Amino acid sequence: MARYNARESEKHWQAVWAERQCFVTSNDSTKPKCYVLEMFPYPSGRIHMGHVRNYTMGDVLARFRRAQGYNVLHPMGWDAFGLPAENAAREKGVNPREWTYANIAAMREELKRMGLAIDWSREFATCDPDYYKHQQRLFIEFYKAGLVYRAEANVNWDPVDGTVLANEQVIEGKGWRSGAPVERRKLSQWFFKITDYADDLLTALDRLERWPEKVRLMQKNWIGRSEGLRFSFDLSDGETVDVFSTRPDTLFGASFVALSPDHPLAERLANQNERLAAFVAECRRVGTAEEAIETAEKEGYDTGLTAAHPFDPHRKLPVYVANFVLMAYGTGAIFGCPAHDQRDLEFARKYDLPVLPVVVPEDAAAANFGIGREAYIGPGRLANSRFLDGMSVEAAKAEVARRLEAAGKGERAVHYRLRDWLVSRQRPWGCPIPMVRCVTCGFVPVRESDLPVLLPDELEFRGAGNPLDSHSSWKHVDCPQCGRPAQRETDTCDTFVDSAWYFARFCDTHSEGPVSRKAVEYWLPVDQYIGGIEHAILHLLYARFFTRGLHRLGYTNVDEPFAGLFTQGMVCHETYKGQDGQWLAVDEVEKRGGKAYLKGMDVEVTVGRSEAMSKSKKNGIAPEAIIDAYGADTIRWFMLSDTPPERDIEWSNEGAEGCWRFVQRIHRLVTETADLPPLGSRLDSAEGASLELRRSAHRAVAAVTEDLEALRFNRAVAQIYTLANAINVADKSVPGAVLREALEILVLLIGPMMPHLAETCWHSLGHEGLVVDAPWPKADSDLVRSENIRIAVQVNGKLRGTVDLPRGTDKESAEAAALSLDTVSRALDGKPPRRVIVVPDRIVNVVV
RNA sequence: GGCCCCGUGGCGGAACUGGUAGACGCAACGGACUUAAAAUCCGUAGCCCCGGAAGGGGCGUGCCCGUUCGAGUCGGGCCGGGGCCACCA
Repeated sequence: MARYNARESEKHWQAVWAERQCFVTSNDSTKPKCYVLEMFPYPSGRIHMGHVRNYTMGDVLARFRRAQGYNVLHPMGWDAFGLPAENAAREKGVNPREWTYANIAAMREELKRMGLAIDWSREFATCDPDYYKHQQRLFIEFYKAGLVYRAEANVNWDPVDGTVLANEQVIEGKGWRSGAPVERRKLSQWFFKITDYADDLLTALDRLERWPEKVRLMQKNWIGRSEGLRFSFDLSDGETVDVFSTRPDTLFGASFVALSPDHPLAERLANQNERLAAFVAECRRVGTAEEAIETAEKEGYDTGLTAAHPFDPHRKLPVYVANFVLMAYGTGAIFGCPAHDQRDLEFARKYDLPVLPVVVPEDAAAANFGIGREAYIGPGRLANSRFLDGMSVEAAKAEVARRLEAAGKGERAVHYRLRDWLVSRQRPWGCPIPMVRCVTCGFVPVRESDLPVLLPDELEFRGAGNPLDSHSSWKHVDCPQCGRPAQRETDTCDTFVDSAWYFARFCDTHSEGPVSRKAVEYWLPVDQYIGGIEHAILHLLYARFFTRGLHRLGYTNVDEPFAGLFTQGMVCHETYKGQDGQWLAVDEVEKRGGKAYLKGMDVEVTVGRSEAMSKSKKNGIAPEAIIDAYGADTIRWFMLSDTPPERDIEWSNEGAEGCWRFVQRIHRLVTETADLPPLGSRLDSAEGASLELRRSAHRAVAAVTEDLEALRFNRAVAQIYTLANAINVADKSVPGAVLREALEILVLLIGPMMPHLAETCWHSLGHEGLVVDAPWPKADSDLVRSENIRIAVQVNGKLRGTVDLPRGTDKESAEAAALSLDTVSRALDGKPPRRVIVVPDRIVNVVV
């Protein structure tokens, strides 16, 4: 019999599925719905192993749900705006649009070769005018609803990518794409008012039960809620300054007030004081880079002003401008209580300010409780604090708040770390922000009838700056309000805006409006979203915000876009470095006798640790090459095998070979089994080997179903191997009908994972229809539960043997059976058992 | 610095709410088939000790302690690895 020809088979079945439109999904169905979505790719031009893993998992789930009788939506699109297209344009002189669409065409073919059960009729790219015109409309609607505003702010400027970035896109002080240290610039930019939903985005996390705990925690920390008191100090110059504190209980321990260098008062003072101006400039220069923060010493500049203590106006606190106070958090000003805050302590030690403990641990006497190098932040009783003395921290917080509120000097407040989402990008390959700047009218939205604001066909990438800005005609338009000459906004949207609502567009890609209310009511939320953990905050937070915005505008009835989230691990491989310290590609290296050498040479190569496949480390394996060699089913099976899906997986050629052998083995098992009875033959009551085979098959159905429901693909794979091992074609005692049942179950179970092989085998078993149309098999519960159970017998907790007993054997009989074992009596050594623990159907433990 | 996660054979990993640790796969080894190789099939395999063998015994889930008839699983303390955030008042 011929070996399985994956290339031909896969091509054939892909054509059959396409021709019969198997995966085109209707929005009108009586079946229960299931929306399965994987994070859509950036069209770089090539799929990589990460895509293969991600899309395989989603595809298995989509096919599995489909077989279970769901109406499944499983679409695909392209996150197509972004800098790589601009870089290609600059380097190769191509048009970014043409480059992008060519990449999409190439990647679509590669994805199709994977045999994904995708409804390609819903495909779109975010750079399609038909998509971004809706986004422009949404931008204007968000603007009118008060969810978009323009403001001047200190923003993160990425000097390499030549654009500003949102807070979420600055990782360790560096731009998320370029890795360049970001600079601070004061610019006027567009913001989405995500902070409107700070509280809701936080509290709703608790209800996202099918999200990984880790992601919820990361979002929680990012939103960063803190409760405290905002109150004001009267200054010696007659002004006041607002501060925020989560520890108002420590107010009597205050020894200074500190302003952020960016605080308006600090800036005003700096205007009249050169040395202060120099200090402020120095603080800004050092910036927020990680190393800078770690090593930066607390520095301050004494403004000469003093602040009156709110409860003791005679007590005057010096007012500093300090480098460690952030304008972006709270009010940009603090009171310093060195005894109970480490930063304040360091600052106080440096400038020789008083350190007065006001919270004393329960077990220490107030008189001899001192502060050394460590601030005390634990619980205790208030001391040195007049009317607060003796109170707990919590009671003192409440009392301070009560008194300051009563005096009209302050109020309880909640602050968030989360900042509004800065979406302006000074880049040409993005969705144009549909606003016009008019000298008389200010910023005015583009009229709806003038949408979309299309990008110009040609863009000049010479020189610095945004080509949309330097374009000869593009930005010149008349003001939509007064008709006088005006200028377009030349900034485009952050590409994370594009991906913040694409899942809603998939529900109905022909909708006249941005999204169809009816379609999203049917499909949203996404039942299972799958993607990388790297979007734990960025994309997933933006999408949650955007969905709330859509809800406010009446487009949806849900707040949460993704009911279930799964974050898959990365695909890793060893790294190699040559003697010059440069990275070497995997195909430049060969292994001989446990060592790595340059291919065909005697030059040894350094083997580095296994890391996520990446271009820069050259440790990637091209999926194309693997599909060429073994076919899509093999690479899919590899991605599902062995490693739990949330963990990083190590690519290995041996593993891939093993998968390929299994593909062949299944094919042999099915096609080389002669004289099976016809379809639908009756199964007579089985016993012996054939009963065991029936049991194995039905147990596999039960186990694989359970594992796929829980996305435990690696366990499902192991169950399938176990079933394949149990099928012994040569055993003539097993009737053909039993063998047929086992083989059919095997084929149906591999269906979602190795769909092409399954179709070939299904056909070979005599079926006219397709596996994709066959219902998921049902396990016979009588066959899943066995009559006899092997029970462990222990003496003093140590295993001494096993007994096979009928299910449900009573304690007495189980005990008797256990005690009759030779190994048990030997272990007892003539001593009578003191106690016998019997857990029915589980274990017998004899205690002496 | 704060918060969180993870330590099981040579490797990836399995073990339901405490109940036979190592399923399944990879790699390895022995054998069969073959002129040979590939492919395939059968078999072995946590570690150590006793025995010619059949077999028997001990130790084992990072380390220590505890709870329990019984701990990979629960609690406490260490050690090691990883992640996220990071001067957040």
